[in-house]
Amino acid sequence: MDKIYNHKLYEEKIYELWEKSGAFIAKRDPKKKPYTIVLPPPNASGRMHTGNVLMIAIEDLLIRRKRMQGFETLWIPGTDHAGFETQITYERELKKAGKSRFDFDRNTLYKNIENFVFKNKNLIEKQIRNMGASVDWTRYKFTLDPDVVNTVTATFQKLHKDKLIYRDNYLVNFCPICGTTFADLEVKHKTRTDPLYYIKYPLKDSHDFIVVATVRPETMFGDVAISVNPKDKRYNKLIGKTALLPLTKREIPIIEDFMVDINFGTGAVKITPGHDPNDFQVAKRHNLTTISVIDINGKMTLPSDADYKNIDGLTVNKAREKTVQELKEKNLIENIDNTYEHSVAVCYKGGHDIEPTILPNWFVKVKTLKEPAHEVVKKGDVKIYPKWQESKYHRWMESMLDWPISRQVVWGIRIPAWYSVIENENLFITFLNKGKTEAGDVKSLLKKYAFKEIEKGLQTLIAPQTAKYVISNNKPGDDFLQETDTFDTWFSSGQWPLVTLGYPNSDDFNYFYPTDVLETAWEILRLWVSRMIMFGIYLTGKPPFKDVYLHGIVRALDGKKMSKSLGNVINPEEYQDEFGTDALRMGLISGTANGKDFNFPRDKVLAYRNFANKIWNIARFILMMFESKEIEIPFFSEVMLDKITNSDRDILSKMEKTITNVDLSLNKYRFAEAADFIYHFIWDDLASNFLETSKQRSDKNISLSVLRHVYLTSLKLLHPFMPFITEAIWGELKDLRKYPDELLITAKWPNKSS
RNA sequence: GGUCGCUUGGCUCAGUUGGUUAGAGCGUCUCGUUUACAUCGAGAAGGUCGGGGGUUCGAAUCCCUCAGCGACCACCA
Repeated sequence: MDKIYNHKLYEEKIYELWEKSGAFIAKRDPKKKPYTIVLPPPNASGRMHTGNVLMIAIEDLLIRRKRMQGFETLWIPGTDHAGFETQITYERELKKAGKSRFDFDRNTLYKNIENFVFKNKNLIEKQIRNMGASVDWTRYKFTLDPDVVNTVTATFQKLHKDKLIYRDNYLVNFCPICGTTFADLEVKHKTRTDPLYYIKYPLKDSHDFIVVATVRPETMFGDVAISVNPKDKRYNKLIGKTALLPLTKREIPIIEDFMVDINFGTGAVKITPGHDPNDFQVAKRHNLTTISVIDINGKMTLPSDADYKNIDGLTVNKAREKTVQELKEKNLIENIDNTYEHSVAVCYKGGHDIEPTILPNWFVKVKTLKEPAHEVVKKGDVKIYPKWQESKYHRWMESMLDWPISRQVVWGIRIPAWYSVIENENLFITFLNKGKTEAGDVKSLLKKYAFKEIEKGLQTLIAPQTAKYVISNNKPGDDFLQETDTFDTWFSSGQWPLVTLGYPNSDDFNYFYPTDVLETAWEILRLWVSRMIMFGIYLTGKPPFKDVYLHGIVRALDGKKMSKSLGNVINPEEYQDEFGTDALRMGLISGTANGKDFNFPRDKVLAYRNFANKIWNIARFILMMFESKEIEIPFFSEVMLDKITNSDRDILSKMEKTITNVDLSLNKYRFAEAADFIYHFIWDDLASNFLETSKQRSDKNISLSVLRHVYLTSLKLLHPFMPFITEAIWGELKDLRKYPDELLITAKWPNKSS
């Protein structure tokens, strides 16, 4: 053995050894109790980040301990297609090549992204191996595997049959730059200072004006009313009157609605239901129509009653300038407040402004799904650790609204809905024709092009809310086009514990479902965990797991959230390379004491690298002692207990105490605490104390037997935390063990009496 | 605005149901190469546990209050 533990000489070989031994592969032994974890799938085309490392470290710890305790353990690995994120990454590549997604038809684009992902996919798989994850690779799943797609679309059909799916026009959070909608949860808010325009709207049959304040004058072409608060005395007499919408020939009513804040602006609000969520609600309450003036490319589309057609087709920002300019010329701007600070909705990925847009959307009715899912956590059938995170779940369950599940992204599971072009003449279609995108309603397109051409070059399809559709996995007739939207990624990953186990009917499913623990970052409790519980109960009657353990987010060294723009992102591989996988894993585990967010624990990684070297050198010492002795050292089980000294008794009782403490802590998911117990037992009690005093002892046959016993037991305790080095030492001490061929990974977990 | 959390030695943090001189890692200082390990050993300095008040025989731990920080959610045109 070298003087210093060199992780690079061992890690790869040891992982191979484990894999070859078959220790990772679950057998479905009816005599054993199963213990199952499904790995939250990392992005297939991404790379390992610190959060992934922490996740793997914790789950591997849980699995390895249970394996040693004699459970039939199954840990299923997988990767996620990460629809939106991957498509954005791919489009960035396209941009470098001077292309964009509009240069491809949908099917070709999908194929290209697929190739791109498959080319990169082995990186993350390799990194999962490098982490030492004892996952069952024979059961590996990718979120777009054919059987996964089948199950997900079957669930959609079942929901549809159960009348839990509907389509509706809906004001969605649309990002014109990303080209897709975002769920409310995916929208962030940024404070910003923007000019607040006070615009005069003339009153009909009067020389008076009513003044409204807005930061978005360009949306005024979509105004359908002006609203004031019913309690606002200033405007009482105007309610029911009519205003003339400037720059158009439109007359709009002045209505009352409690949503209006009397103290903001002038107390009068323009109502633009096509482009503002609040106004959308107001319009619903007052049965007002909705006028959309911005299309999904973020360009203006003015209604026919608008003057100033030169604004038509402009981008939003250009249109705003022009509109203000026109209003100024007409002397309809009373004031501009340039100090107005407000928060704007931006998409969580690119930080682009969200353009609230009316689009027909697929929805899941959530009420009947969420109620039992709420119940199982309330009753404790599903327990959330740490406990204080639980209230987040309840609040979400109480406030969850119907779930819009369609996304305008190609890379994902395509919604299995089909529209007949004969029955739906007003399908809006874009398709690629000889390298150029053609757009229009299908009826007029069919006059110029054959159906086959349109079908082949199809890029996107927008079916009106009232469109007739058929839900089917296969094309239901010659004149049908398939929905081009895909499912929200959480719709499919919400079924992950089911699809990975071969739901609805497989030996694995019958044996391993429900799983035991779902371990993930608290960030996705609502996005993911809640959906899994909903689907699990809906499809099987049982929640998909018993415990939920939520770990904190690993922040950068400066205490801030890691972000590319701050340049503080930590690449775990650098630490893995320098200090070893064990030290990295152990450092992260001991950094996450109670599920709170924490800074990347650089010092702890260093400390555990030192610790690794410590236990390595204890092994060297033991080996040296055994080699220098001619006498036979009995195994501890054969040592006469009346021959042992107080020093022996002391270390043995401390060891038992440590085993108890570690078990108690781990049962409560208190990993850092458990790690601390082992660390101090090995370093202080065993190495500094017992080992040092044993150097002076003459009864080497006893002292060495105890030392060997306590040390090997310590290795077992430590193995789930630091699997590589413990297995490496276990191998080096082959000749000192009773069963030299035994691997540590499948050795028996210590209990107090052994 | 709502919710949750945080404030403990120079730094990063532990402290489970309140109970003897408040712990760790890193850092600092002094000394040290004897049968493993300088990624080490021996020793040391350093905290009125954010401020104030209360409950209690006893509070870092429970309650109230003030101040500061952070995260999430909601959101006014």
